[in-house]
Amino acid sequence: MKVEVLTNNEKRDVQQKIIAKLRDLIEYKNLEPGDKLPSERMLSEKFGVSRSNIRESIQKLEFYGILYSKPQSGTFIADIGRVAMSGMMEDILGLEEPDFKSLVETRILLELKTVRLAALRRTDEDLEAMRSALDAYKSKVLNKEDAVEEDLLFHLAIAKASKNSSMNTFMLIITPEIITNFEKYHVCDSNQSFKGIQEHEDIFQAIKDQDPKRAKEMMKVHFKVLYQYCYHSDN
Amino acid sequence: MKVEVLTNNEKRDVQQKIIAKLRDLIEYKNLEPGDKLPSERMLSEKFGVSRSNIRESIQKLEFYGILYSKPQSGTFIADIGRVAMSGMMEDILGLEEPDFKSLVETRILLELKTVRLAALRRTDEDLEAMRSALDAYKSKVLNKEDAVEEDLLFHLAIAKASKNSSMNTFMLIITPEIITNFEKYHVCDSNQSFKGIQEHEDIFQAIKDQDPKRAKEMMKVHFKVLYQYCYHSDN
DNA sequence: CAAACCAATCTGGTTAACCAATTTGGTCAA
DNA sequence: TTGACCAAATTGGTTAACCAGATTGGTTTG
Repeated sequence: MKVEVLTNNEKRDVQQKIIAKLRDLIEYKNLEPGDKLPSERMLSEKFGVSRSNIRESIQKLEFYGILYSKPQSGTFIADIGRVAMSGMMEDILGLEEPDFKSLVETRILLELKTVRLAALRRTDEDLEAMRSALDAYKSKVLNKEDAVEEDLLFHLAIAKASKNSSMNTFMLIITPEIITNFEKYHVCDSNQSFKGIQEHEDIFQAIKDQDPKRAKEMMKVHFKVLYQYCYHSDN
Repeated sequence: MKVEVLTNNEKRDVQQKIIAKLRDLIEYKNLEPGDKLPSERMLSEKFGVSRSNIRESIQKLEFYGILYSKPQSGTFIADIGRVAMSGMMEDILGLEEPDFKSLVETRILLELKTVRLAALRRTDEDLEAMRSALDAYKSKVLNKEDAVEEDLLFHLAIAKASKNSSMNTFMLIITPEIITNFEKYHVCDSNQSFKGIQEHEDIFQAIKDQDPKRAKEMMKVHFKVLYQYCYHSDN
């Protein structure tokens, strides 16, 4: 068979088409939760694509909790009904890459919450981790070196201390893109970093004192420059 | 070579070990952003695992934005520094499956924001989509049928109208687990559903009127029963 | 007649072979 | 000396072959 090399975009297109076809198939065959999908081989033949493509698409839908695979058995519809599944697939197909504004908006939302939770739930170990991340950040800034990474690690330490696994994961997901865009748009200049030290210290102290209200307030101050990128009204 | 079939847990273990080894390798070789990783073949030999395992681990790290692959060229360290990368890998290794409380906490956080944004940014098309989702929900409830899916689709329509791709994606990610747990713990009983109709109508009306404050307030009312699962103080 | 058993078949997962684009090191001409 | 050029080796991506566990339908046995 002819082997083709696809660009990332073409690959995404193929996957979207397969997902759409799977949705149509499920609709057409009236497959319900627990029902078995046709085998990967059969699907690859039916859709005229390679089995790898089918497998990747199935894995994506597994990630979103719509399907699940049992080894040596088959791939099944998850325990959500047909209506929800069809709607979710539609949404997944309509998803687009997040723009910078979305990222910042989401980051602010997440961090104003994680910092409160961290103040409520932090252990002594969490405190130590934050302290050392903060110290690393300080020494970099005082040496006038770039400290974007250390900045970020401090914020991730807070997310970890929030004891909320979902938010922690989501923070990890958006973080690299935030960094990339920060560097691209030069969001952080050096005198900003000096101010950042005191702001970080304030946040740390509030978490240490287990004062969620102040922790959130300090985080808000820290994010003030970001608000210009994302007009944001207080809740 | 001997072929082994692994359980999902064992598979996750293998991946974690590979990621840990990759972190050690990057540390040891002092690889910096833009540097090339050894080839997949070499890594698979070095770590004593199959190339597929290596590929999956690399793809996971690509998902988190730590690595990127160029076809016919190699896999490279992304444009985040060594410190950040090492810290992020540590966090990824430490991630655990989110519990129900985390999910609910995150859902409430996300939805109180998406509903505000939807009120500010919704188009007429968004409004139509929400309307039809809401009607589907109503007719199910009035027929005394289970309407968890339709409920959910209404909320996803709101997320879509928020025009924030990140939050939309995150809502999609947590939704199936929320459903599963709802059904497991019987969070929604039937008389709850009747009350839900009016609450949904209120939310819809507020979004239609482009009144973000009321939209958020109505959503809060809607989530009142959820608060018992997740002691949640107002911000 | 029902339950236990068994072998053929089907399945997702795994490994190996293959492909074409990209690098790369060296060669040759200007 | 330098720049263009080319062929061989390397690479991630793709396809095909293979594996062992699960399913299934028929057969046998109590």
